[in-house]
Amino acid sequence: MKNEISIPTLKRLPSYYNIVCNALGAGEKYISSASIARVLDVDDTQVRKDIAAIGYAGKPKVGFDLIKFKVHLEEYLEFDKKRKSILIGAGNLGIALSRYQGFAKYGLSVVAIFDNDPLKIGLKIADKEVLSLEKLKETIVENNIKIAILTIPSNKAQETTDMLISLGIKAIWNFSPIALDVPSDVFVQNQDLGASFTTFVNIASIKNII
Amino acid sequence: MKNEISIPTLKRLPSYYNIVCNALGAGEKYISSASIARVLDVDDTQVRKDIAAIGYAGKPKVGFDLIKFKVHLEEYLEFDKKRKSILIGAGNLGIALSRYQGFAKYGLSVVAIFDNDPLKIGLKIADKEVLSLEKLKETIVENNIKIAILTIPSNKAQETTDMLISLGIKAIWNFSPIALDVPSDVFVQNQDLGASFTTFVNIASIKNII
DNA sequence: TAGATTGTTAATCGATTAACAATC
DNA sequence: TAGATTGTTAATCGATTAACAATC
Repeated sequence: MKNEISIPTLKRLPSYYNIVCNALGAGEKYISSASIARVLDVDDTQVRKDIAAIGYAGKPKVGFDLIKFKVHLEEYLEFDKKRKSILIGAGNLGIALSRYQGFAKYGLSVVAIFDNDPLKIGLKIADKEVLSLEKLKETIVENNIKIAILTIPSNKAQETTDMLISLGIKAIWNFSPIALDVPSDVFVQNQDLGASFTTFVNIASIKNII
Repeated sequence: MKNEISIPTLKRLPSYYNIVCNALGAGEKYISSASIARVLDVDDTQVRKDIAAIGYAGKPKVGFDLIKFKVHLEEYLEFDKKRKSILIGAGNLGIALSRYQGFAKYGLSVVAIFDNDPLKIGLKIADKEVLSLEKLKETIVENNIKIAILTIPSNKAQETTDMLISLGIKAIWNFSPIALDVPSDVFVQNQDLGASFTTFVNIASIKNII
């Protein structure tokens, strides 16, 4: 069934999860689609459709049971499934992502950090040693890694990507501001923060806010 | 005219900009909508429509003049406009964002970093001293700041937001995984990286890739 | 029960894609 | 000129929203 969900719906699910966690933390038992919609500034019909799309049901007149809904979201999004990954590029952003504890609850587990700067190799970041790129192959193969997080400069991104793919990587979370050329059986999600900032200020500008 | 552009189009513009910069770096003079489309895996009609939407025109049979297109994008996206901002939360992510040089070309200028942890106050990050939140008011007022970057824990996010808004902040780039409650004349763009990771692995999973 | 809220079908809206004329 | 590529109208597609019946 999961392969029939729409991407826009999928992207809203983590927000629902955060709202559910907050409401539970505030001691509530049920939540209505209207109150979720109000927080996210979307239509309440859409909230109900999204929830229906992941196979969860509420109670007319009552709303959605927060505990059960939370568990359903965790199962649907597979938070309990360990997503072993490697991170390439021990720069400021790479270090920040490696250290961020908050990712663990979503299943993200960074098993190793790589860099080709001799000054960085050997450093300890979040209990993990920064490894030379020469260790890529054995790490990927031994741990059967399919996911890579790319936080390296643009000019190295494509060649590094080619290497990762040749070693079996199938999904790349790309923080470099460049479009990577990959075969159709590899998925890339771009996370260009400079682009996000540009969009941010321009939307604010369109709304005549800044 | 800018207020008539669609958000999906606006979000694609930074990608066009990156592609144009790369092509220029490779010594090319012109680029076709079809080649841009191929790189981004979108429809070439859409690329032409997007470019038309920002008021730029190509030459039939030739394509788009890279230098002129680059300048047009920079002007449209107002990269030359300094976007003075403050950053709240000198954690790993806040420090990484403060240090990242790449933002400058998009106009982002972090004029001050704030934290309420006495151990962090006084630290130097990217030539800027970490200030106590008590200095917020004078910094915002003196520099006429409208933009804030929020990299603090969720449990402090709403109260900090309320304070920022009371001091005149109008646009918030929110890295905390929480929906902020703000008045209608304030714009929030959420950048929850945990949510992004969840979406990333679930799309990869839908595509039967991992 | 009455009323509030869910669940779902139908209508709308807008983004994407197809078709093709315009043009250098 | 011929052909390639842009520019633009029309068609399609799918997401969002409206309306309302179902239900606890």
